[in-house]
Parts: sequence; structure tokens; C-alpha cells
Amino acid sequence: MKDNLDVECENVHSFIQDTLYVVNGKWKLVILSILVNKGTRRFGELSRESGISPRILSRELHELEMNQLISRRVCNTKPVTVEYSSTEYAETLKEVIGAMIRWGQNHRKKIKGQ
Amino acid sequence: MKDNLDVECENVHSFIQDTLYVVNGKWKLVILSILVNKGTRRFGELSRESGISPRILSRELHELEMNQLISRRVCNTKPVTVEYSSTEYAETLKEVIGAMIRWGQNHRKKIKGQ
DNA sequence: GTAACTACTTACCACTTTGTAACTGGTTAC
DNA sequence: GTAACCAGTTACAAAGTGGTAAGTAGTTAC
Repeated sequence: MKDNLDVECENVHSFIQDTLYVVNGKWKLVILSILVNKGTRRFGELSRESGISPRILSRELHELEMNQLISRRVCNTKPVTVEYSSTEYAETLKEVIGAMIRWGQNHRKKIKGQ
Repeated sequence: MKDNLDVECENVHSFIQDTLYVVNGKWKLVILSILVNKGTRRFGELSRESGISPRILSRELHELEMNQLISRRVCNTKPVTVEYSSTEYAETLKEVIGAMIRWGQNHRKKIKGQ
């Protein structure tokens, strides 16, 4: 038996790899952090807000949708708009996203201080 | 003012990017999860345990050392061995690593169940 | 001296990921 | 018709990432 405050698994690193397989790349967690923390966005809004080019954004959104982390809704507006939202399942990533945001904030402070 | 249970920042995603900049790629979090959760390892041990080739492992360890997340110690053993350990600063990543491990475990369950 | 073990490093190649720019197709406003 | 806006897609190029195999260098065992 191990310390049950720690994760109890022989191959802890394989679970890390499973997670990375789903949220790999430079952008997926960035997109999810926006949709999860700030809510629904349209395609163009997401592109401008995150700085991701349409080509990449389109592909990342497809992959996130395939993994059931976001949902896509076409709206009958004047020019057709498309809304992307995080799903319930994406909410389970909140812990990961939150931890990374906090670490990033702290790390920036640390770097500035040096 | 925002809900202070959430992260309060306009550009939440920039902090995610800061974090990803440090722990980018396929392997850095895998290496850190081993060193943080399971303790000091030698070069060869790390390579075998994680399945990372010497070339990549060497480069990743350099980068982690530059970011002060791991420390390197040369030991005066029969053939010289080198020990890598996580630093105090790497402990601050425990929240991120733990969250990713738990999500990976849960995700694997979910996928299996489908 | 030769083989074996440690910890890397180098050369080379392949695949993946990302980016830029331009273009498609549909609708609305003038 | 022309311009403008939306949501993408396509073509192409550049950069990043990863892998294999072999080599270096130091020490030990035979």
C-alpha cells in the first residue's frame, strides 16, 4: 500500500500520456480554457481572441468535437454564425485547466522576479 | 469583479500558454510525473521506464534542468552514474501533474465503457 | 587487449505540427 | 453588381518533434 494522498499506480506516466493524447498540441487547452472559463464563442471570436489562424482552429475544433469536449451549433442569423461551447465532459478538465492557469500565473511572477 | 472561485483574469489563455511553453512536448510531463511521484532516477532507468530514447531524453532533461524543474547529480560509482531528481520548484507542478493523472485514469475508464 | 556497462552525443531521416496566404460559398447592404 | 461579413478550406512552405543507429568517453572485469 502506498500513501493514498499520492496517486496510487505503478505507471503513473501512462495516464499522463492518455491525457496528453487528448489535449495535445499548442492550442487545445487554450481553446478549452476559453470555452470552459468564459463561455460560448463563435468561430471568428475564438480565432481573434486566441490568435489561432482559421486553418488550425478549424482542425482543433474538429478534434475536440470528436472527443466530445466541445459542441457545435449553427445559428440562423443573417450571415450564418456557428457557436462553440464546452460540453459537460469538458467540465471534468476544469481541474487540469485551473491548475495550469494558476501555475502559469505563478511562474510568470517567478520569472519576472529573477 | 468576478466570481472568485474562478480564475480572475482577462486572458486566462495566456497563462495556459506560459505553462505549456515550459512543459511542452510529449515527454516533459511524463518525466516529471516519474521524478515527482516516484523519486530520483538514473538516466538509463528513466529511459527504460518511460520508453524515451536516449537522444530525446537527453534533450528533455537539459530543458527541464534549464527551467529549474530537475537537478542532476553525478555519482562516483564504479561506472559513473547520474541521478536526476525533481526540484522544490517542480513540486509546484504537482497540482497539474496530479490533475492530469486523475483525468487520464477517468478518461480511460470512460473510453473502455463505450 | 577485449568486452561490457554507464551516460550521453551526433548524424541522418521521417513524420507531425504550425503558419501564411489565398480562395470558396453563402448572405446582406448599398 | 460590388463590397463586406461569416465560417471555413486548400495549397504550400517552414519549423518542430521524434526515431534509429552508431559513435564517444570513461571505468571495470576477464
